[in-house]
Amino acid sequence: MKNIKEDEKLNVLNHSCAHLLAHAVKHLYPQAKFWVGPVIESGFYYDIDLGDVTLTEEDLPSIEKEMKKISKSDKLIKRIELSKQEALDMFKDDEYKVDLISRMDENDTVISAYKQDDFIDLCRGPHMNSTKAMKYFKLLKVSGAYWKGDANNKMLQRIYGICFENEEDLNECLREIEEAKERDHRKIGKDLSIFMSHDLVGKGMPMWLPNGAIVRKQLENYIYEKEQKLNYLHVYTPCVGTVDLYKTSGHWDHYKENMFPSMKVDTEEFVLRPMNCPHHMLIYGNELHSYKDLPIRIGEFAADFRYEASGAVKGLERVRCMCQNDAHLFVRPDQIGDEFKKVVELILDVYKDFGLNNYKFRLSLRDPEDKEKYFDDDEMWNNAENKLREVLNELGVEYFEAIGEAAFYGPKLDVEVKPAIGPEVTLSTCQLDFLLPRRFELTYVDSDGSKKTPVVIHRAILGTFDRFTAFILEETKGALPTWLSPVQVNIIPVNNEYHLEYCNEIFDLLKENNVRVKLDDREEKLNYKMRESVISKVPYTLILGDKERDAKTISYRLRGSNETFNLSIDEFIKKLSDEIKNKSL
RNA sequence: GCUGAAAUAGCUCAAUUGGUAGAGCAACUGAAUCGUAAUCAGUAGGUUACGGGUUCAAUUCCUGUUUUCAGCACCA
Repeated sequence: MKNIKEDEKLNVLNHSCAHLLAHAVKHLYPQAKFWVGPVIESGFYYDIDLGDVTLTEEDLPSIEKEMKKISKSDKLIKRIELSKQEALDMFKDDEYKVDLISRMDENDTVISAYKQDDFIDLCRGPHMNSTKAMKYFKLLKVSGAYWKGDANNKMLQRIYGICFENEEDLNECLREIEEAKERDHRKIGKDLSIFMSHDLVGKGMPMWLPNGAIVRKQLENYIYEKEQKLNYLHVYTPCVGTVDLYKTSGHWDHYKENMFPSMKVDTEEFVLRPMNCPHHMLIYGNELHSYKDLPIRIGEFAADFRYEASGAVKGLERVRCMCQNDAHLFVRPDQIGDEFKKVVELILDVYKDFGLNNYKFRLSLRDPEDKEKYFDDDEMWNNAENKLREVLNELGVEYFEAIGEAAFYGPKLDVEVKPAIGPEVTLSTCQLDFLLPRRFELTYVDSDGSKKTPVVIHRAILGTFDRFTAFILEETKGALPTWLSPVQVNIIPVNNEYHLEYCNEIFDLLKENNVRVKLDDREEKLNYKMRESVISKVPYTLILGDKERDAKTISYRLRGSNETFNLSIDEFIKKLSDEIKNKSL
């Protein structure tokens, strides 16, 4: 989809269209007061206070109609420049405008407004010259939005729309919006039986169906192998901990509102864990460690529970029960750079395997002006932040710095991936933590015999298996690479009576070679089975009949293609095994 | 959590202003045995998300709950 914000001309057009929208709303709802109407990545919106009136989608056509009317009447759009006092006088009855104006600096800002016929609105501009310019637009949705983006404020009504220079572009955009729905992992997840939800289990608690379980297991195996090679030590720990555990870690004080309430059992009080760090801290503390033993890398595929806001829950992407690809790396301060580097290298390696290239590294650092907000150890912070930068530069990774976005306990690196649809999502994360090891009084014995506190690196490469699966389903439109596909090969006999025996032979052979294979031996027509095979996005569909049986070959059709290929059995098994082993995309 | 919208068969959707719920696909049974995206016929399938109310009568109107969807806010 076109990024309207980056296209100057479309930007002005869309912003003018936001004014046209406001103009029309003012005609239909004279009590309307307007906040702001900016251009966004795809289109524009306007935040409006309509008093007691609540708009629904059904009201949009009549607003569009009024917009078209104003557009056709060809009103000139004129810029008016005002002093701050003039502006305040002009908009004195509109508390939203007064709020905007009073926060402007009159010395270096010329306050401007734009007037089109009987409508005038405060605006920096620029604008089109006439309302006639906005001809190809569409109002998309209406929703609530907090004034100034603050949940403590009143909720205004926001109308979203989009405007183009010609009809083709508009239709193209509307088509893309429709297509995006087809790509939604919730739809794919249903169509391909990846996961389900049930009211009786609860909101944000998806259940992985057999097909989804295969995908997840493959992802687990994949990252487990990588981590084994990097000397990670995997553990299993319980999904609950006592309240005291989280009091020790500090989560009880700082993260409680994101946790499920506690439950009392006998004399103990438990909570479902929102993360695994405390458990892993205890595992580290179970033994005495020498400086020679570090880094120690403790990994776990661990179910965590977070009390996400009900409105935030979404498919597999945002859930209340998730499984993290989690690990905690216990390092000496002098090892921060090396270990961090290994994590970033692993991230790059994994992204390459999945063919991801549209992502951004975001380095969240401390705000040096606001040291109160952060764990107090200047030397540690400076050393760590410099090391992180050094590593990113050394690896030639593009990144941007987010000053003031660091956690209380240390700087962090997030990777934001731009999916095929929708806004950027955070997949991987890597966070330094100076605090947690101290709270758990973790130590190692240094070369001089003294006890030192290790630094902890929290990291998740695939993030959570839930979100990663959602992401990969949308990226591939459900056509997962062969190594991840729930069913890799579907065998269709041309005729059950004559070809089933040969089909079974091939089926057994593929099974022996660890291929996830299905044999469709139903009494149905070939066309019928082929259609289902295509819809279910199986990578390889084998068609076996007289020809193949007599020549001891197989014919296959590759997903997404109408062509049929013929290979000997051995050739096919080799090709398939290689593809799976190499995790080809 | 907030502002709205929605929930009908396993799935996708119908049901005129309130009058006892229909179709396609899937399932099941039977016939057809077929070379690359839907063979034909029949059968079965529903306390219309759940609870309360209005009414002679509620899928339809009101109300509470749950879940889903679109945004907003949130996102260690």
